[in-house]
Amino acid sequence: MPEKVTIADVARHAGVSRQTVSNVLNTPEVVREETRRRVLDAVEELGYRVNQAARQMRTGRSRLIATRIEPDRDGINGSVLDRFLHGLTESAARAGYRVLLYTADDDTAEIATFADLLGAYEPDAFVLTGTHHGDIRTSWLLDRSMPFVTFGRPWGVPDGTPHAWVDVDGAAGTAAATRHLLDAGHRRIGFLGWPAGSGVGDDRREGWARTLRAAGVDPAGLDRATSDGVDDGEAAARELLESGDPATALVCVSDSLALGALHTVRSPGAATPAEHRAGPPVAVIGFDDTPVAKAVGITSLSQPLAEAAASCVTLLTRLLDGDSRPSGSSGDPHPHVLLQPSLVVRRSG
Amino acid sequence: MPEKVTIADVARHAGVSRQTVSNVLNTPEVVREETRRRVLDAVEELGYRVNQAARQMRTGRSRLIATRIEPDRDGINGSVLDRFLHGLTESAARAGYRVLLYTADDDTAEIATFADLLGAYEPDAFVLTGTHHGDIRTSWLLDRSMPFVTFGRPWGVPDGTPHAWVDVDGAAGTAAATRHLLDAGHRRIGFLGWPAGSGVGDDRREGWARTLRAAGVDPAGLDRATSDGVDDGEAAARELLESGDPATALVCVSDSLALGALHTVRSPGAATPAEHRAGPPVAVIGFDDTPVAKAVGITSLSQPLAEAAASCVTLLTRLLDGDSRPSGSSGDPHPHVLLQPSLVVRRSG
DNA sequence: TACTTCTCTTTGAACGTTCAAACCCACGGA
DNA sequence: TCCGTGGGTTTGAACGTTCAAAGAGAAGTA
Repeated sequence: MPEKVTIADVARHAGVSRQTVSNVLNTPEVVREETRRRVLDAVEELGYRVNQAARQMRTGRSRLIATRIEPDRDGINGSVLDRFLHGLTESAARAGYRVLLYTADDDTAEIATFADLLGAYEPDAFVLTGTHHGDIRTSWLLDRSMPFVTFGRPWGVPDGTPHAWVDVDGAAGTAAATRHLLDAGHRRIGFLGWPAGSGVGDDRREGWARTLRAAGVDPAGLDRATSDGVDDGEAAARELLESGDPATALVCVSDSLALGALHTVRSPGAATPAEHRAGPPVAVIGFDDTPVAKAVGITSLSQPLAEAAASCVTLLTRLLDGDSRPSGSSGDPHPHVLLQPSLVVRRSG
Repeated sequence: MPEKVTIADVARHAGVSRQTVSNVLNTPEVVREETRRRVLDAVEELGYRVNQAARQMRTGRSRLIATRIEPDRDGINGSVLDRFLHGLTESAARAGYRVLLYTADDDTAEIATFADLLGAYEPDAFVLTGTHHGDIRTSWLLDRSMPFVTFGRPWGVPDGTPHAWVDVDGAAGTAAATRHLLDAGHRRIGFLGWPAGSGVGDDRREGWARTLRAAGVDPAGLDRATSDGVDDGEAAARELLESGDPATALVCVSDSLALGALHTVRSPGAATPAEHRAGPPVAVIGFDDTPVAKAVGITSLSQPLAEAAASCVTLLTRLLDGDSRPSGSSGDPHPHVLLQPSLVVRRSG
């Protein structure tokens, strides 16, 4: 049990009042140089640290940022959010905040957790991940004008910026991947994606389609939509590679699907018709640059996750420490950051 | 800004005093049935939630568990701690605790963070990961009799249980792997490990050596120690496979090394002398059952991470909610839990 | 001298909860 | 009738901090 040092101890030790100590720590400019030094020495000597709970009681600020930790579904894509979380913890610490974790199985459960946390721990802000069409979490928080930032843009909103967000430009990523394949001489470049309706998935598909069209290739018939499993990717890839006019390269919406595609490509079975197997191997590009992609040698798009996390914290501190005008005030759009992914080229493409 | 409901609001609404409301929530048995019901109705109706900061001020308990989130080094093994963290968050929530994150680059920095957190947020307990010989973090916490549990046993301590811990039996894991290979007819089973001195690494090596000896095979010369990189694993595996009397199977201390070993095994180059390449493929078994192992098809040892996390929380609540006798009291050893890993068999072995 | 201004510091109160002690009241026994 | 007992409830104080306002001096002005 560490001996508790309070602000009163420091005050007594430095021969000043409580409030002067508080001022030295919070608004040093109002304290005379010599007094300040004396107080700081006392702080140092006694090892004083401000008690958050007491401060929170008075100021209503907890210096806590709450965010969700997700169960890793297939274990491949989970690593993306974990890396983000690590960056978030580091950036938050630098800004004087700590990260509080919670779990929730779906949006409704997450909102219940919001209410729970707000009543009990009163986090200053939330960081949401995995935004999607008709996201009820953001509207709930907006209704209560709780500060928050999403990692993932608000999909399907006409305005575009109903709240602060940070995201990685998925379309630019798949566009870069497609361009890379075009440069390598490929023309029939397929796309393995998720079913339409997912903001992230549609965005990434669009980057591929746009780039193909710009190169004079009609993307029609060259894409397949499937759920995000390795086996699904394998099956969908087979379809594209066995069609009458088969694809010679595949851009995938995730590393899971890319891994599946690679199984199809590398399997010595009857996947690709004999007449095509003589040619160069089918190229495969994934998304997220997960450890699996690295291990297997899949070319993939790397998201700047540490940077994304840092941006989230920057936006948050601006929201929290900045002017406290009502966040719904018209005129200024909410700040947002769109980062660029980078292509990591490996054996697969 | 959610309207704040305080205990006084509930009291007024139910026509009782503050303290009675507090009693209903904390020690319901002292309140008359009818009063209790009335208060609970008021709580429900107003959506009251106890304010942690205020409670903490009075009781000194924050209901916060602090733990470290690590940067994923090579991205492969990182996933283990991430899965553990997820389980910890869930189990903690069930027990009424929240998880607070921090980062630290080394033990010294972590201790500094301990001091920081204890002064500011006053977490009720810490969960430490990655214990090792001469771990200064545990002694620091013990000196201050701060409650904590480690995931990883206290290595190199004569007593064995200077504090509560949870761990997975690595030696039993490698023993099972070795037995599995013996059953498959292998005799010359090599081990790819970390340099001696690492508790975890030595333990896992011991399980392999012990099992080989029990089967009448001398492990001498069959093991290699290297740092935990894929390339390191590849090189070390090559040594074992190119020796005069080459190994026909490899048990690896981690999936990173196993992946490296697999590269050597599968590479069609001059890795293995020609006379041996005709035989059955060299078997490889990893440790941790990471997503990479799954993706590549490496047989590996799976740690029950959710269970380990749950055990940590169980031990912690026992420490925190249980009797508060000085934890150093002699007589009763500290509680600990040793879980068994399970072998997940895949193509590689 | 007396009054104003300015800089720096101190004092009281409040945040929302729980502990410790006091209070109230019905009941049973002398 | 009076007192002790005990269940159920209330009251005052305290946790450690910061806000708002008041106070203490010194310096400047009339």
